[in-house]
Amino acid sequence: MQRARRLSGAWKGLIRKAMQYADIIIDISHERLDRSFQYRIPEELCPSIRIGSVVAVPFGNGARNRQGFVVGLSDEPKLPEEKIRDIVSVNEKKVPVESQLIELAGWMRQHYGGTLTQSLSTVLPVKKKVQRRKIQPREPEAERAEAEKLPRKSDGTNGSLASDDAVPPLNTAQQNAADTFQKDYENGVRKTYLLFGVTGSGKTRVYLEMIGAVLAAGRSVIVLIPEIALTRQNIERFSERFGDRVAVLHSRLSDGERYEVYERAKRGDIRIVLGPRSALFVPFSSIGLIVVDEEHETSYKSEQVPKYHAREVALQRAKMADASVVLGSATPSVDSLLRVKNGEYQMLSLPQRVKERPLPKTTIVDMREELKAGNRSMISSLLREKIAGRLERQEQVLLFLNRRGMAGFVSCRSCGQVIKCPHCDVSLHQHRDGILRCHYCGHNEPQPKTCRSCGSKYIGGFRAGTQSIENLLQKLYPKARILRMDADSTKHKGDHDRILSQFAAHKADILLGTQMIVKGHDFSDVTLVGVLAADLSLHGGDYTGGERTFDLLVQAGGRAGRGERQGEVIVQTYQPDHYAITAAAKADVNGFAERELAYRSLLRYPPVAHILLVQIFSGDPEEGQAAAQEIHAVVAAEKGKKLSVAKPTAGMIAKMKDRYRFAVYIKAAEYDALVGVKDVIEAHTKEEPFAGRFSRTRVFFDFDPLGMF
DNA sequence: CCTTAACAGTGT
DNA sequence: CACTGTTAAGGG
Repeated sequence: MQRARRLSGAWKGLIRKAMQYADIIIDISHERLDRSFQYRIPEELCPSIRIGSVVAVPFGNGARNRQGFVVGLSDEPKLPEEKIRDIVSVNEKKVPVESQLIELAGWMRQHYGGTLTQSLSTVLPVKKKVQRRKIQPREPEAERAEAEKLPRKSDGTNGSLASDDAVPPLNTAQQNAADTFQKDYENGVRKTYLLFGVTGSGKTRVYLEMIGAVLAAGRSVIVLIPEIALTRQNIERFSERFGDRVAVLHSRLSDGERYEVYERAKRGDIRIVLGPRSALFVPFSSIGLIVVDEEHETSYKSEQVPKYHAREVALQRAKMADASVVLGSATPSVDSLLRVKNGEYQMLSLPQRVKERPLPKTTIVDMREELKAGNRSMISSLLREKIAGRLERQEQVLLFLNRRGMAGFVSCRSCGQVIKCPHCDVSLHQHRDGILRCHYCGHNEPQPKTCRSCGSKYIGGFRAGTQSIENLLQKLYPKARILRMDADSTKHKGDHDRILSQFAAHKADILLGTQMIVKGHDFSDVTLVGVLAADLSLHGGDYTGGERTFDLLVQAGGRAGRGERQGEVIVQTYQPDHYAITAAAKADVNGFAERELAYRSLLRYPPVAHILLVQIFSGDPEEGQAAAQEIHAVVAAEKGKKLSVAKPTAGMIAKMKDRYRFAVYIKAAEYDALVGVKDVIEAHTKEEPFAGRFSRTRVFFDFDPLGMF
């Protein structure tokens, strides 16, 4: 295109003649508008219009022009000339997207459902406001939106947390991994590698070598990380090596900052982009490698439509760009392990910790025995003893409580009634200020003095969460300095970093927290890690409980003994024989994967088979139920295609934000069969009589869903 | 999403 | 018959 523009005379005329019309998707997210509309390209705009251009066009009877995306060009009018209107202008400031990204959006729309507009706005740099329906503006909604803006992290100084890996030469395993990649790459072989490296084995070091090779070949690199919070600690290693050719990209950048990065990436000033999910869509024209770090992390799955998995989309983008993919993890997903087994991925292993520190010793404590012995607290006698020992020796202790929510619900002691959100069918949570809040919609109300259903005044909260454990610890160890880190204590900007750096500076003896303290940080004085209730993640409500628990325990183990002294891990559980727990105690990834895959295979769960969750939301419970039944019938009629469909059920959360929720689960051996079913359902629900009969009902898709619906 | 035309109900 | 509110259809 760039070249074409420079051509003169005759050519210019030809091109102009060839491209008189543009197919445009209007930037309005609505099924009825999820198709292209043809517009005429005025002569003067011709040179700047190409696929991916962001344009302004008149639409419908509206007075103001609407934004649209050019998704195709043609020379034939598809309808009478007089009905075709002109493109008004091209927004040259908005980064025009390569056709490759449009194609990727098309792929995402096909694989994850939703509208093309939704996929386009995920892939394109244009930030789109998701406008709520114009029902009465509910106050909690606004409050929540504000709250979500707040945690714009300061990424404050945490130099003291920096890892102690210096810059030693590559060890043998690292060298082998890097060499294998490099040799393949230079021979034009593009594939997907699983870089399996135990915690502390120096995966990042290997990425750096691989990236160096790709840059040398003149191509660009995307590095995905699971969360924005981890950008700071990652970016340093990359900048150190590649200087200002590295940039970060994430959703909390301002429009201006993002635009800048996109422009520089297109010009080639930036060659490496690092960030979570959205970094995948940087408009590099020539990608050579996509790295997905901590590939097992569930945060790679988007919660919004299109509910894509960044690991899958990375593979697809790499395929379109003729690039390789490196997936890295200490606890690879069973999905990736299965693909290694099937020969789809090549495994590269880093079996040792860089400084050859031994892995920590893990002890499993059977909490049923504790109960028998009369200890009803959340801390076993062994753990109690071990903590005391560490305090004496002035070493540090990390304690995990892998649960969130649960704690703090309020119920009536006399009738047992739990106080629930009037909009969402979940229990309200008691906060410090005595206000009860809904986790999902932000609804809040003061705690009632008497039970609404029986009038009893014996009403109160259970606090089996981090706070009550903190109190218990304080009682057990009056002199200990305890830090607590959970959703509550990290609500304000900078809380996260402040707590971590305090602990890193050994200004506290015990750090008690939820999952969030497992990730990424090294504390050299920590010699004891306690997992208070390993079972909680085991029964998280979906089939990934075992995998989550295994990851969590192994990663937690990785936090112990990062310094000179040997680390120790105590795992408390009511199921000491569960394979996820016994395998984690030995950090036995292969053993775990074998058992887990057998289980998935038996019950036909991913990755062995695949699941499509059809989510049905309705303002009216009967209508929703009926719609769910009809969808079930439509799928059942497709039975020939090797799929199984379960009877419609109400969502685990039966009602949220005043919408009733229903689910239809469909399973199939082949992912593509599910994509086919999705198409059938989509077609059916968009057409009459369904659309008319169920006008208050909306249908969404979630492939291989995580968590509970 | 936004507008309009069609339609139904209400009021003079 | 004019006025107002609700709904369905269409947009290039």
